[in-house]
Amino acid sequence: MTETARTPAPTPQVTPEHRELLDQVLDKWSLQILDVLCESPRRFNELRRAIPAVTQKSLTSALRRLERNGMVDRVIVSTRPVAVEYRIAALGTTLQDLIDALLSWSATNLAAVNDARERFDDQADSGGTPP
Amino acid sequence: MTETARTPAPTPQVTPEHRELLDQVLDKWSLQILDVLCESPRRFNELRRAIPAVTQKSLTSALRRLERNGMVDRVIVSTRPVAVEYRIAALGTTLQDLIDALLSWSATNLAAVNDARERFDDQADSGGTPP
DNA sequence: CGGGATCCTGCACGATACTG
DNA sequence: CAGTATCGTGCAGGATCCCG
Repeated sequence: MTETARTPAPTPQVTPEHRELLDQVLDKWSLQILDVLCESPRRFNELRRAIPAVTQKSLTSALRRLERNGMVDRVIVSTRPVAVEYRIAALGTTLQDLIDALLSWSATNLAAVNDARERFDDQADSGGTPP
Repeated sequence: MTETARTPAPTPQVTPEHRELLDQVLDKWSLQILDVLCESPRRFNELRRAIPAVTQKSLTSALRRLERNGMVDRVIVSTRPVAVEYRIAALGTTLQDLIDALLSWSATNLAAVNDARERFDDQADSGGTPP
C-alpha cells in the first residue's frame, strides 16, 4: 500500500466473470423480464403477453438463466392444471434501480442517439467513394 | 385522461427502439470499451491490449456502432503512419455513471450469484429422474 | 499502426409440434 | 397452462490474410 491508492475507481478490474454475469443479466430479454417482474409477479403466459416480441423458447431459457443466477424465483402456485409464478428474487431487487436507470436513460437519450445516427449515416454515403 | 394516470412509473413503456438502443450499448464489448474510454482516450491497439479477449473485428464493429450512436468520437490525430484516437463523446459521458454502477453491481454480487448458481445446479441433477 | 475483406463456426433465436 | 423436444437459420463473432 505504499502506492497512493487514491484512484476513485470503484471498478478494480473487469474480469471475464463480471462480463459474463452482466451479459446474462443484461441480455436481449432479461432486462424487460426483470422490469415487469419488478412490477409484480407474473405467470408464464402473462410474461409472454407483457413482452409480445419474445418467443416461448427465448422466454423459457431467459427465465431459467435468471432463476439460475438467483434473480427470479419460480414458484409453483397450484397443482391443478399447473400454475407457475415467477417473481423477482432478493438478488433481483438489487438490480431494480439499475434497470430503472437504464430504461430511463434510454428514454432520455433515444432522440439524441437517433440524431447522431442520422448524422453518421448521412456523412457515410456522401463523402465515400465517388466514381 | 379520465383514467387515473397516477402510475409513478418513470418508464412508461419499453418500445423496441429502447431495447435496441440498450442492446447496442450494453452488448458484449461496448460496456468495457466505454469503461476504458471513460478513463482516457485510447488508440485502436491500446484498446485491444486493454481488452485482450476482444478480436479486431469485434472491436472494429463495436467501435463503429458506438460511434454511430454518438457514444464515442473517432479522431484522426496524425496522418503519418496513421494514428486514430477514440474518445468518449458527450452522449457517452451520460452513460458513465450507469456503467460504473453496473460494474460495481457485478463486483458486489458476483459471489452471491455464483452461490445461487451452485445451488441451482445441485438441485438440478439430484431431484431429477432416478432410474 | 489501423483497419477492410473473407471465410467459417457456433449458438441464440424463431417456428412448429407434442406432452402432462 | 406451462413448458419440453426438434428442427432450421441468421448473424454475431473468431481466425486469417492483406492493404494504405
